Amino acid sequence: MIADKDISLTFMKGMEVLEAFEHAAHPLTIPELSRVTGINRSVTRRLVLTLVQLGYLLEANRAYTPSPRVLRLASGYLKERQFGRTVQPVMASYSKRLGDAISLAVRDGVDAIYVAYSPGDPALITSGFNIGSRLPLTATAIGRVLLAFEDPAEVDRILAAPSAVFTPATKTDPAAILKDLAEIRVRGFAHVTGEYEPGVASIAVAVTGANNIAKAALGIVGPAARFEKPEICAEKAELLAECADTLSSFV
Amino acid sequence: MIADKDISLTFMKGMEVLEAFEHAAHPLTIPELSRVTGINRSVTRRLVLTLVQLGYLLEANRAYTPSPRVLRLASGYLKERQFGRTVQPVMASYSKRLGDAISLAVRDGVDAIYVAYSPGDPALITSGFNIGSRLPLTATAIGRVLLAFEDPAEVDRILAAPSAVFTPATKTDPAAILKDLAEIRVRGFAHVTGEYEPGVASIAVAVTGANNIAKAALGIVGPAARFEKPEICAEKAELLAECADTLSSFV
DNA sequence: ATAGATTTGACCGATTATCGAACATTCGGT
DNA sequence: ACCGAATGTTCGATAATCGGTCAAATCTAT
Repeated sequence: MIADKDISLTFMKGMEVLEAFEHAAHPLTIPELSRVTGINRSVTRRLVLTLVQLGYLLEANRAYTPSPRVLRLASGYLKERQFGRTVQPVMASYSKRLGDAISLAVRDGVDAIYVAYSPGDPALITSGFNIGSRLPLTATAIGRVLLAFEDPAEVDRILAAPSAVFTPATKTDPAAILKDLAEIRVRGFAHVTGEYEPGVASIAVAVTGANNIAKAALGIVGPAARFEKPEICAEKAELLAECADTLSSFV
Repeated sequence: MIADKDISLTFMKGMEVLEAFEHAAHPLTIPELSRVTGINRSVTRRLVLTLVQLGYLLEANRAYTPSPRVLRLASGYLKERQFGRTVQPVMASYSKRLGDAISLAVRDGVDAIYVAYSPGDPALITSGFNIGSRLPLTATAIGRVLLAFEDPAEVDRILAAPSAVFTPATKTDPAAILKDLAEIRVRGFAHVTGEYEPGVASIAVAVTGANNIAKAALGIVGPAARFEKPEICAEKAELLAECADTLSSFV
């Protein structure tokens, strides 16, 4: 446990300010940031100016936007795991064979977070997710797979929290989800239809490590019609599993 | 100008600690971080524990690694610019037509920083660069293009700093580089061979915005032999330029 | 296995950076 | 041009931070 004494409050607030840009669709002003974060206006200003000075934020007309420098912070994670050199090529090869765009995600608290993406056929519409984008663990195939191969106690804790509802099809009953997780473990892949976005289906498999715990999940997304036939799903899942197997030594 | 009074020193130090992981190839201990950043050990410990508490760092055996949560910080930038929805599909389509992996980079101080990547033929070796990776502006085609379409005063400032030497072919004389920049403006694309890595060549074009200033650069990289024939280069550059033109309305 | 040297972890009083209320300024509407 | 509201900036009190110091753990050589 980390004691209160060992936490730097100023730094924490600063990170809160930087995090506020995660969901911002437009440049934010200091008063806006102050309201969003709940931090005093003067303090917010101080922190924002610090971020500008460091080059993480750009000022335009009293509003602030993240600069490309924020990507540096991500590169430490991506580089250590050797994503560019090892993971991307493998994913590219399989996305070509599948004809679908493949996404790689890991668990970050109660969310799945995208860590790599390999586009498939350029003619197909892309999902619009970026590296760093977050998805709910409960309502997507990628998330379900991460849950299915997670420590059961941890799963219970996650499912205990009230889950969001995105579409009429969204499963919310913990018992129903647990049943699905058991099925996923048997079948080897998750197949979720329309629980996050109506008409959109996804298939995912786990990239497992030691103890059969999911280190990551590999998934494809598309219009529900594409993944209707069970034999198509099984076939795609098998290729995904092969890809996951190759990745398991890296991720 | 930002006054000293408006800078939060604690926050600045905290970011320095987080930045230290950018080039780390392995988990870092608190004393290591303290040495790298030059920040007092006790203070470093405080800041590291804060980052652990916030979920940005993971502890294993007294050493710390960035967690996937750091990607969240990047997603604000990527999402605002709509990379997932608009930029990736365009790049994917052109990388398929070119048969080369395309990279998109923007300027961040004296570096070019990768913001998007679209793999080409999976059989080809990939460069190993990630989103957030940095390259020197002076020794790569992508960097030269960014310089060629940058404010001249800014270019002078950048070239005034002593530039690093990477290979025997690396150009360091500002005059020689300025001459190349002028050529790039006339020709419309940059072609740099072996100045960053021996035997590796790159071609790049600018994604220009208002005032003919580069907003970004689009480039391909490969073994020098691949880009020897001028007509091949011109052909590839033309396709890249077409891609850049499509992107110019987004980026 | 032991002792010494070195590295790493933790504490706590002095100091100084931070906080936020109060004041100044700018903006927008009439 | 005036007024009210929203935003930007200042500055002294205060509480959080800093870093010297000591304790614990780890490593090295015999």
